Formats: sequence, C-alpha cells, structure tokens
Amino acid sequence: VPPSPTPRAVARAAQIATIKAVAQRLIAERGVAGLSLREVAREMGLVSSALYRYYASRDELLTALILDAYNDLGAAVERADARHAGESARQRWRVAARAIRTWAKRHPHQYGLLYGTPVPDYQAPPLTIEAATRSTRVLCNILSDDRRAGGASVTTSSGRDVRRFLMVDGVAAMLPGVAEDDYLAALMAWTHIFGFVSFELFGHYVGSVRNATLMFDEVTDRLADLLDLSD
Amino acid sequence: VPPSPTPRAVARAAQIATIKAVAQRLIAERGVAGLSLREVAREMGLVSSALYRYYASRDELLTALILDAYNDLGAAVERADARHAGESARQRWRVAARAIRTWAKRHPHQYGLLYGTPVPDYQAPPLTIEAATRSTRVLCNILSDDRRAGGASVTTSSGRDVRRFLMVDGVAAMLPGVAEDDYLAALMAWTHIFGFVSFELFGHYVGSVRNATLMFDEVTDRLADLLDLSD
DNA sequence: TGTACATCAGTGAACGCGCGTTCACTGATGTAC
DNA sequence: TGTACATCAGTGAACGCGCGTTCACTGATGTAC
Repeated sequence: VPPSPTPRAVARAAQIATIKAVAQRLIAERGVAGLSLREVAREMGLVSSALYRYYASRDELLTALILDAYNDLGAAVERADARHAGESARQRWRVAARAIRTWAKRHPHQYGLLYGTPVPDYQAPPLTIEAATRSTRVLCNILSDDRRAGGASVTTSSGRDVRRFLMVDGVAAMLPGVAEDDYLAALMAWTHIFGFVSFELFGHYVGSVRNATLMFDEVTDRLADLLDLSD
Repeated sequence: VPPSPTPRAVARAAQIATIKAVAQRLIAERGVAGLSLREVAREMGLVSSALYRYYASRDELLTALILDAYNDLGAAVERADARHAGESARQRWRVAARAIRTWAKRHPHQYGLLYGTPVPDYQAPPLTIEAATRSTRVLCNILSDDRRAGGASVTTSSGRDVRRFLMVDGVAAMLPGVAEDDYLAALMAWTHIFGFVSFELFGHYVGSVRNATLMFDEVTDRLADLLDLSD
C-alpha cells in the first residue's frame, strides 16, 4: 500500500509548484536579476519570510529553477524523439534539433538561464550537471543508434588524434558504437545547434537572416551530412 | 592648426576613461548586475551625483561599455589579421578565429556582455550595431578576398535557394565576390566560432573537452574546409 | 591685458525605493500511545 | 477514540544594506569684449 500523502504534504508540494511558477514568470519578465523572493511572496499573498519554509535562500530557489529548466528541455527533446522512434537517423536528428530550438523559443529566458551568461559566483550542484546532459544525450543516442545499425561508417578520418583535446572516456560513454574519429564532428554538431539558437535568440542574426526556421532546417541538414547520418 | 584641447576637455576625457575602466572592472568582478554608479563614484573618490556630469543614466554608461567592448574586440581581430596580410586565406582564417577566442578569454565578462544573455529591456543604439559587425567583417573579408583571388570556386551548391531564409542584399554587401551558394556556409562558420567560444566560456565543455585550445584549432580547420579556403 | 559673465565639475543632502535574511511568535496539522 | 506533544506554515517586525536619480549649491575654468 502506498502511503497516501498527508494533506500537509500535498499543500507543501502545491506551494513549491506555485513558488517556482511565479519565479519563472518573474525571470521571463525581468531577467534573472529581477527575481526577488519578496516579489514572489507578494504575488502569492504571503509574507516574505514565509518562503524560507521552502527554500533556504534565493540561490537555492534559483538552483531549483535551473534544474527544472534543464529537465524540462530534456523531457521535451526526449518526447519528440520518442514520437519518431524507428525512423531514419536523419529524420530523428531533424526532429530533435527542432525540439531544442522550439523549446528555446518558447522559454527564451529559461534558455538564457541555461545557455547564456553564467550567473556570477553561482556553482552548479552535481544534480544540475546531470540534468544538463539530458537533451544532449538524445542527440548522442541518435548518432549511436545509427552507427550501430549501419555498420559504423567512419566519416572523415583526418588521421588526427582526437585524444589530444577530448576526454575520450567521458565522450565514449555517451557515444557507444561511434568511432573515435567521429567524436569531433559530434561535438561540433551539438555546439552548432546551441550556437545557432543562442545567436538567434540573443539577436545576432538581425540583419542577415530573414527566416530562421527555414535556415535552421537547412543548417540541421548540413550537420547531418557532417555526421554522415543515414537517410 | 588643430585647436589644442582645453585643460578642462583633457580632464573630462580622463574622467570618462576612468569611469569606464572602473565600471569594466566591476562588471568583471560581479557581473553586469553588479555595476552600480554609486560604487563607481565611491572608487573614484567622487560623490555619486557627480557621475551625472558624464552619463545621464546607468543605461547610458552600459551602452558606452558595450560599444567599447565591440570596438575593442573588432580592433583586436583587425590587428591580428593585418599582421598576416598577404598570407593564405586558410592562415588568415586561423589567425582571425584565434584572435576572437583569445580576446574572449582575456575579457570573459565583456564577451558575456556582447554574446551572452541580453540585458532585459536594453535596446542597442545603431552605433552599437555597427560596431558589432567589426569582428565579423574581418571574417567576411578573408572569404571575400579568397574568392576574388582564386576564381570564385563554389563549394557545395546544394541547389537550394538561399534567398528563402537569408537577407541576401545585406549579406552580399559584406561578401563581395562570394557566390550566393556559399552564404550559408559562411554564416555557419561565424556562428560556429562564437558558439564554440560561448560554450567554452560558459562552461558547457566541462567533462568532454580536455584542451579547448587544440580543439578550437581543429574546429577552425574543419570550418575552413567547409568554406573551401585556399591553402 | 583685464574684466564680466557663462559654463561646467563636483558637493551634500534628500527622496523613495527594494532587497535578503533573522527571529520570536501563533495556530493549525500530524503522530504516538 | 482521545489525549499530549512535536512538527510545521505562516506572521510581523526588524536589521542593515544598497540603489538610481534630483536638486540647489559652490568654486573653479573658459570665453567674449
């Protein structure tokens, strides 16, 4: 028998959810610097000190928000990929990349929280670091699955030793079945996707890009070429 | 005869320089949010209201800092490229890319100011926008020069119409002599360089990259391939 | 070269505001016997 | 099922702080005649 949660526990969970929702809205409206515990409390009709029942400090709340954002993004990408399970690697790649960009455009300030300027003096706890890899892991799986299915075709083996600059052990764990020679291309592909999204969101394509959605698809395809994903 | 600057004008210029230097240091130490006029004044031994002789508001000072940062970066890249004038396009490309990364690593907080999360409600004045293109213009010139010298080799003409998603007129002005088919590769190359630097600076390569300097050179070379730069 | 007036840098006090965090407290909810 | 005690959510006041910006002012520097 699962112990039915006490009313107090239910209320507590609801309060935490509300706190985070209000905090996220504040960040969306005024940026990270605009997040204040007093304001959150005010909007909830509480006295500011009441929030300390839930978070020991502003930083702790911020950490929770960052963690949630990473997980939210990760879940969105996972869901998108799951919807296209069994399709070609190229198709899955397109879909996953789009999911990242779509989430970012829907939650621009949360995206900024994750991939923009780091908050000064803020140190991400290990739990956050793990959540951070969730979206990337989907991209890794797509490449991995394709290599294992397609007979591990090696792309441009430049003959250069990737071990000089990559932590191959860590990368290998994320990319089983992928040849070491492809690690660089993989990292470049992830970098490019997030680089594109950041450039778009932060306004650096103003004046040169007319339709970012179309361009993103085009870019995504070229990255798929680079990764030699099968069609 | 150039009108010799009055002592007052000299003093004024010096004060402005000091204000900016102190402000930059504060940003470097505590992030943008940590920039306060009162603190700047305090460090200069002035009363806070004195600063209003120089900047009408905190925002105006911030704008000046952003403008300076863009120009500082642009000048650094231009100087680096000038030092290698006449060398191969590939070599110039490597040098320019390195100059961008080096500047970013030397001035991480200023880089964040330019390419990180945008300051909420901050609107860049036109002068800033122009300064912002300075570093990119160097990259553009390298490609342009190479195409004009080498007989305009077209890379992968994918047959797709770049006009659907790019503002070709604007891009063309920056890339004389470059075929429209190459515009996408060019934009991808700029994006990648800044994407890499942001990822590195903002901590997203922790755990996968061992030596970012070596990797950056490798990445830069692959981008040069993509652009078909001559050796 | 000397005087009269305008400009400008910097002062000091004040306005009005918001913030994170602590602490002793009340009253309701939960738990153990 | 009822009572006694412990836990917990929320209160209200306070501490100590910093911020951007305005305003009337003094005294030095610059300019015009």
